[in-house]
Amino acid sequence: MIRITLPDKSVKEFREGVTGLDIAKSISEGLARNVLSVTVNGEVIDLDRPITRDAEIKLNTWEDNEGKATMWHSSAHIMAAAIEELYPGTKFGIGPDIENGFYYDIDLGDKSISSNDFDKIENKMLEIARRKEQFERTEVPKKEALEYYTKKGDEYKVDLINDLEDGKISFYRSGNFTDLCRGPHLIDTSPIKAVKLLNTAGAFWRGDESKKQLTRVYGISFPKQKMLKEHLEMLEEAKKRDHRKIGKDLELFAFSNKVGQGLPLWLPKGAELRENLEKFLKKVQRKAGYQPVISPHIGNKNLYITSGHYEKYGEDSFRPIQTPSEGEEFFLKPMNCPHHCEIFKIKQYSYKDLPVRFAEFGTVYRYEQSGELHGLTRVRGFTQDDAHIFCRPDQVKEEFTAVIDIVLLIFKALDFKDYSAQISLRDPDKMDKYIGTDDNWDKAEQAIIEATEEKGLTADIVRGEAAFYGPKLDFLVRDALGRKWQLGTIQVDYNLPERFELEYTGSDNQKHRPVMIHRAPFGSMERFVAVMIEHCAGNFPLWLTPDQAIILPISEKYEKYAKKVLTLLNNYEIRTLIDWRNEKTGKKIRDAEMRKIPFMLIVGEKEEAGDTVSVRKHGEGDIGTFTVEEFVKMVEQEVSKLIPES
RNA sequence: GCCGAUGUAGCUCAGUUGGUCAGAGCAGCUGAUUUGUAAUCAGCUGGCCGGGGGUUCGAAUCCCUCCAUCGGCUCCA
Repeated sequence: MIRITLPDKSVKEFREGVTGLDIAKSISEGLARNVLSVTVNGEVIDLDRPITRDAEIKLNTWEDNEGKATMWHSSAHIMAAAIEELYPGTKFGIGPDIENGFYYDIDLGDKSISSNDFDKIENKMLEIARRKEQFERTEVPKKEALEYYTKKGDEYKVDLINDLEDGKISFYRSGNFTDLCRGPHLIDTSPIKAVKLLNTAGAFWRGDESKKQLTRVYGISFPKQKMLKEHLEMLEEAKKRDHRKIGKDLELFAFSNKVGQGLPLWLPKGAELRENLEKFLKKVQRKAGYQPVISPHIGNKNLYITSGHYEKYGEDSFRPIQTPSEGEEFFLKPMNCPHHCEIFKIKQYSYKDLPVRFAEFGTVYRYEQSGELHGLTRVRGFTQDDAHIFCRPDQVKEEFTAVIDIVLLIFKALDFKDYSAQISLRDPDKMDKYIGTDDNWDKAEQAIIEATEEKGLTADIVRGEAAFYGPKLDFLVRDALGRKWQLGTIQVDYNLPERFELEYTGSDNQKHRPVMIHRAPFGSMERFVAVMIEHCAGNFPLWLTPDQAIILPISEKYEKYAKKVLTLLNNYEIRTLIDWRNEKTGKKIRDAEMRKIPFMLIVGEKEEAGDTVSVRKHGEGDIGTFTVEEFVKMVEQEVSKLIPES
């Protein structure tokens, strides 16, 4: 007998070789019907695989991520099976489950698949699901596995098997379809009741641009038809929050082909919003001891040769600008740091002067690949809320933690709760990618890890994601469609001070090298605003929103009074406008609601007589009549409540 | 950059297999109305159907090619 510990810590005894399904049956018929896979000592396995030792287990249903993953992984196999039936000769790459569904990378030879073919494939998949085909696991020696796929002519699978250790190669077969696969899978195909293919995309084999591009087909599946419907509705809802749509509706920003792709145009409302954010951060930074600096939009090529950016990105940048007579070359500024290094070099610093913190909303230009451009989140011209801290080595950790504080303050002020932090370190396998000495890298990586730990911040450590000149701590936030974007970033840099030969005089009267910290709490204004829009669906906090109030006169008779109210509110710096149109009040309210303006002030005969305004709050409705002074106080109170102490 | 899709008035979209197919709603303009908490009525102006080639008696519709957008891949100082 073996002892099985369930998640509630209860222990049951079973005969050796019991399966997950047996255990589920012993608990309840319902569970046995719904269970999809079983986690045994942390490893997810098939329900029909025997358990031979004492174990902690968890039975995974649709409610568990592991259960969903199992169903989606099996769905990927079914999709491959369907494609193999419909498009004989297709070669298969990899087909994993992902966060929301699954995909399979396939090579169709000279054929292609588009969304028009989805119906056909979906129907075939459902047909296979209904056949209730068993997933059968077999383990074979490496040699045999290689022979199978070599004979089949599937070079991708051969490639995969070559990287696997002998003795650990398993296959799964369902119906006529056999696939190299680690598993686990469903018992059979029948739990899959609804499938939907979502899109296709090109995907380079093994993520390598130099290798062949396969067709990736994305899909999702569910145990109930209703769930699919709900999922699709959810996707529709998410699309409504898309910053590109809201940005257009609310006239925040736009793009023009005549200006150029990836070059955002900030419209008056968007510029107001952005300026409010900038004002907020400037205030925070002033308190934190930052000094504003301003540098030009272009810089001499030599500047970037010194910084190392030229070597790394010179060929992938916008072409240099040349002076007409001398032919001297200038680049559009892709980074602010070299400029700030030169600012640091203007004067001599004592160890007592450090840290020195230079801040600039610096607009930079980078040639991003055309396929990468995306609304405001990925553009070719953007403004970083950049700053560089030059400090002594013994100040690094303290400065780093102070920056973390600023980032967290901003997230709090904007009610960003759902963010994650990531520490990016060198890739130990590609050390030649980086500039700078190993010793400096080690020190920098250590400083980041320690500062993060001391702030009690949980951060994933990812190797290989560091910038070429130093490691970093990034803050990531998801957009409406679940895509992750990097916002704030803090980077320790021992390299640029070397390259620019930055110095300060120590207490020993010797020259010492400062350490640089690059930091941008918003990251870029463009991306930050994009993510903000999606977070609040365009309903910005009162202190940020471009228009805080709109006056709606009942008719043209009250124009004079409306103007009087406007003047009063403007004096109190409440951003207010008037809807002058000759429309009915209902229409004006509807339009103001759709423009997401927080307060609508209705003025008519009653209000004029009593020097009041009738206040309607966006999304809530009529909240009563107030004197203008009372309204001002209410707004001021709400604004001060929303901006945290900095 | 690569794979696939899309591109019709300022916006959102109709336009059957190429033959009055250049349309609708909203917005805008003009007029009437003087309006009380999510759309007042009427009239009018908007488009070389993304650009350029081609096939055809005839192209928004078919083909080629650029450009842009969308979904991914790769990249992201």
